[in-house]
Amino acid sequence: MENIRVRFAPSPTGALHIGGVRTALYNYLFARKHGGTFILRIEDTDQTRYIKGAEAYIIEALEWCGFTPDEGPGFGGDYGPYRQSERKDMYAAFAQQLVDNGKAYYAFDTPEELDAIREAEKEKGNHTFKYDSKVRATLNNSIRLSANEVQAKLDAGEPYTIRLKVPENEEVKVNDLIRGEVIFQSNELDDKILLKADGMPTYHLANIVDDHAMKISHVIRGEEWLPSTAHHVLLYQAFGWENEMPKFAHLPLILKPTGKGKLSKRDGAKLGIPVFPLSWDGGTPDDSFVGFREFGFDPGAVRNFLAFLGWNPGTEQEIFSEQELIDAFSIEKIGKSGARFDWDKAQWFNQQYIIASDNKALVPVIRKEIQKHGHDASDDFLAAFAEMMKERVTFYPDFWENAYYFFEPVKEYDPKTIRKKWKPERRPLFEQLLERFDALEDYTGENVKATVEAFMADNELKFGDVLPIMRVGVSGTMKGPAVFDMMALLGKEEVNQRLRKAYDVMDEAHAS
RNA sequence: GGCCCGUUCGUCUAGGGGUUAGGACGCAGGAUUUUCAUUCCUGAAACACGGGUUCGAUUCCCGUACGGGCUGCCA
Repeated sequence: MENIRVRFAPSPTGALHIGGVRTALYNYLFARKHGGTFILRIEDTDQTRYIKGAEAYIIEALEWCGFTPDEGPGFGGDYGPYRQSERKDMYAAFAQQLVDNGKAYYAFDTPEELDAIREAEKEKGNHTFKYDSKVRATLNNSIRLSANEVQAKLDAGEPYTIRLKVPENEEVKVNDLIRGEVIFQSNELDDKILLKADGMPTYHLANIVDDHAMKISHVIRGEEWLPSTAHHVLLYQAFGWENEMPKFAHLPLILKPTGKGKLSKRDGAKLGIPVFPLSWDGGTPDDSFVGFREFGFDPGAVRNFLAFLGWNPGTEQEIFSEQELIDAFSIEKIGKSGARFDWDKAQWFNQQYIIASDNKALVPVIRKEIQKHGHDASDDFLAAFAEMMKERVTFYPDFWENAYYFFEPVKEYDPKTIRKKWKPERRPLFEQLLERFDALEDYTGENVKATVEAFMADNELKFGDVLPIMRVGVSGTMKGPAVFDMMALLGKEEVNQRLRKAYDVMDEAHAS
């Protein structure tokens, strides 16, 4: 294959949606797979929608996911600048070139005038007004106006846009790597604005100019762009670049978990699940969201989950490392239909990633979680803790939520267990057990177990009589790791102290 | 409304003219585990509908329905 150069080209208008992250992922995987270049280009041509901080968010999100651009703002590269606002001047020149060639024209219609026409058409019960070859000769533009009139307007500084003059009666063929050949009738296409009155290009112009200038080989983007790709093809032809036109691949959309339509930020809020990679604070409750990162996801799990939303390797393997994803990825395997965002599956992926994590790797993430609650512990303690708990959590915060008692006193004792398992008359026996523990020199899980077994044999008790007491006494709950391991990690002094207190609590519970 | 794209278990999907239509998540049951979780086993669960083409269509073609996208001086 030729030099593979792909770009991810988001608009800094807010938090990067998870669908955008998937688009970035596919671009990234494709580039890596073919030894190509992954480029980040910021499409900030709409100053009215520009949001400060959005670009930084996008970059942080990409890096968290592991998709560091090879070229882009702040990443270097020979085809910069990579922010469209910084490329403003070149777009006007290209638009002008099209006007000079007769491929585009000046249009002096104001937004208000156009709105009025749309409104009038609507009242007449007609379909939406389209600025196209059928009507352009009747509008306020250089098609209808004489050269002198146009020049006069230009000289007078009247604001204008430049529109693409879509040819009549042509078939425009788009070859899509995922959908095959898609044919549009040029008569159905409107004369898209290329250059806005403020001198900024629209997406359509900037996109083509930049993709060409940056030698983009493949455009991998969301399906919402498929209809306008016809215009883009026309633009490549108008510039005489048709032989250097990139190949297109339009990705299926990510749909809502339930109900109709594509996934939106509202879905996250409604269901209490993240739909953004990172948390975002837009200043208002309506524009603030939790991210996958803050929710406690492993970025590898997010990557893996996203990769499978619309793509499948064709094998039965589901868990893929980044390298495996790169090796297995191919555009041909991308599906055609929209994929529903599956929260259950996302959770499963995360759980699998945590289980497969190295205990040492988990130490810093667990430390972060318990520090949120004002605690800390040694690396060794945390590694042992990780080993016991990693099969019992779904998200990172669960390490605290499900096992806080490793770090602070038990808050609540499971009443059901107390009721069923605690026999006040056995209190002396259980006191005696504490003495046996005290006598233990090497307080390991095995030794604790042997001690308990001996205790049971001597007193004709069964596991079911003793272990629930130990478990609830130490952790307060009937859920958790193997008791003996837990006890060994906590240590003799701590355990005995906890048990003594628990005996009192349980006696009290029975008394009342 | 117009244009474009799509449609296999509830969900993500594999498959492809003749298959017991496969896997995963979730769900149900069971085994292991003193608990919980993990793990393992089993089960229920799908080719949208109607016409063609064909000896034979879930698979190819057309239509319908349904879903989705676009239809901005937004991207």
